[in-house]
Amino acid sequence: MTTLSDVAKKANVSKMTVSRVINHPQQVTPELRKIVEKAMEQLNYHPNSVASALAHNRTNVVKLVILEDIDTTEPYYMNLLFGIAKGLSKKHYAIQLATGRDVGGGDGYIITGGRATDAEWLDQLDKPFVLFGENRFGYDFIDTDNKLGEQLATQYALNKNYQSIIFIGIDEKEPFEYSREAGYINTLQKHNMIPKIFRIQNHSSLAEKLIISNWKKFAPNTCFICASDRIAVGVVRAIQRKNGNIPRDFGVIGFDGVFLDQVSNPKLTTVKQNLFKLGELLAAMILQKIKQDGAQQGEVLIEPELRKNESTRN
Amino acid sequence: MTTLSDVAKKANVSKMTVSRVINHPQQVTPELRKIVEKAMEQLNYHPNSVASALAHNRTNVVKLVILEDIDTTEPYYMNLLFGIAKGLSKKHYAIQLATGRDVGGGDGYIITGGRATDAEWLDQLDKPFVLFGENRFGYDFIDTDNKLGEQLATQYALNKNYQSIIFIGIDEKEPFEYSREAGYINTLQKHNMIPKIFRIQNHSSLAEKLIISNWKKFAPNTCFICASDRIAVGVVRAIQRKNGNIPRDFGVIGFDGVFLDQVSNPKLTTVKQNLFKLGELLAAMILQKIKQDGAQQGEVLIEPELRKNESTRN
DNA sequence: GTTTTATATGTTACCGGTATCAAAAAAAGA
DNA sequence: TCTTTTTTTGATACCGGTAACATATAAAAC
Repeated sequence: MTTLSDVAKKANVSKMTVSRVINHPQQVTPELRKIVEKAMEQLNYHPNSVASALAHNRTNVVKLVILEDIDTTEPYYMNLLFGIAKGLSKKHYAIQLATGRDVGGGDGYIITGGRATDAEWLDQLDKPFVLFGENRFGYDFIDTDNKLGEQLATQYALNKNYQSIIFIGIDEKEPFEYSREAGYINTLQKHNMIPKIFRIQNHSSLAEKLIISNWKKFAPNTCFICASDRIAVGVVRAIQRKNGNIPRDFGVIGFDGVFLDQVSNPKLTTVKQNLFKLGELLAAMILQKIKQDGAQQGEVLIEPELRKNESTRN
Repeated sequence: MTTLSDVAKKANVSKMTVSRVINHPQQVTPELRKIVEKAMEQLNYHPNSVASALAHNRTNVVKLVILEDIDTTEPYYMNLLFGIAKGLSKKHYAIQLATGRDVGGGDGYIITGGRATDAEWLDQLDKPFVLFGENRFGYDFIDTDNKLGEQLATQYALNKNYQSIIFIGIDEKEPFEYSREAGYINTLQKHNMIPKIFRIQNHSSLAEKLIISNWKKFAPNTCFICASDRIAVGVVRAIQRKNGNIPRDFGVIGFDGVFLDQVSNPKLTTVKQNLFKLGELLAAMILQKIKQDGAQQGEVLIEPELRKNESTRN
């Protein structure tokens, strides 16, 4: 491996000048810079990030802390993780995973699955962190625009002329759920329709049961806006068991667009979160925050995309 | 942060002695060792792995290289990844992900989704690597015991008195598939039954089509041994559409036991891979190989578990 | 009891960068 | 032209460990 010193020798300058060309180019005269850059090029120099990390008292590691139960959310995280990984490795950072609250090590944290009850734990963390997922405590976060997502879904159901539009939510008192419901409610009210919301835990079998046991309440020409693809899959199964026609008499729209929507039959119309991009942004945000010694980064909402498929008309 | 020097000072020894207590304890007399250990304890000393990495010309990073298309395998990897992450962080290693063949950086690679055609690429890698997944080229690997898995599945179907036992495989000429088929074939032949194998790409909708278009060939009292849960899900849907009774007249057994088996209805009987454990072992193996400067590590097969559920009798 | 050998600990230099300050060169002001 | 100020570059020490060699001490051999 070629080192700073090798480059310095080749360019007839000191190590510091080379280091400056890399990290503070404006502090070096253009002529010297050229020479040094050529030397780097010729020697195919790549900085040793470990040495740099040591000098900066860093680890070059970001911890991904997953607070919620992983079994219930598995496929969801892959794309997020890939995005994070990509974003981090651009800056020569690597990931460590933590599933519990026992963190330590690493230069900062990306935290997912945080609930309102985690606030006090978050407050006592001594490293910078950013959250994946809305929160109302002022912590920096990035999330899908949940409200917009369900607005798109609800509006689409209206456009497709479903008469009755029902929301099947996740039974959790968390911002993401409130936002999704708000998107649904707002859109209906804009059309002077009355919202109708059911809430269950996020399992397909519970959704299936719910729909079946309330089947008589659902006349044909109904569209179900579901707060997750899991729920949507359950709803689809229930409708099929009751011999309802999808998408003619019943529409189903999911939320997430991760894996399940494709495995389902009919394939789900769903609000697709761009989790890869979210991951990249999370990585960028935590790196920025580390560099800026913990400075506030704010909140970012990413537009989801309504992915039209076989579980709605047309 | 307390450093080696702090501990050394407190214990009235040199840095090297402290370093030895940590890395080569047998080179230090028990009395001194005690003193140093007490000092470390009192100062709550934790070695700085970055400094160590620099001294060893290491990065303390292992790359996870995923060669296959991630979209088709998503949920599958989460547990593997968690296992790997856990195994690595025990030794203060972190992960970087790579999805293509353009690797570089890191002390070694864990490679998944490798196919026979990747052999030449693997041969030109200049860092130690281990594979997740059987191969016949002599590369170190860890995998589920695929053959045993389908032996268990087939035997279970026999025990449940299904008369006809059919294998729906994945249409790939790869060792994992051959092993799964071998497990099925062996078990049937032991009972003087004739194997019957279909092969398709690993998609639920293709499985569904396959079963439906061959429906008349399948008399009641048939069990389908599927090479993946994806396929199993498609088979289940097909049977349901044909109004076949699961599990009374038709049994379905999947393979993987990751996520899909639980989301399905009925929940799938499946051969569950212990991917978390596989991941931990992969981590341990690559770390060992790095430490031993690339020495051969051999092959490891992990016993899967037949998870009995609603898609088979009883 | 002296020499040889083995064992235990310390000294030094180095891994590959970076911050800090000092020195030199260039630009500005008198 | 000679200071004074500003900009550019270099020398040094340090980040926190470790390997290799040197030295001191204890055990073994003669």
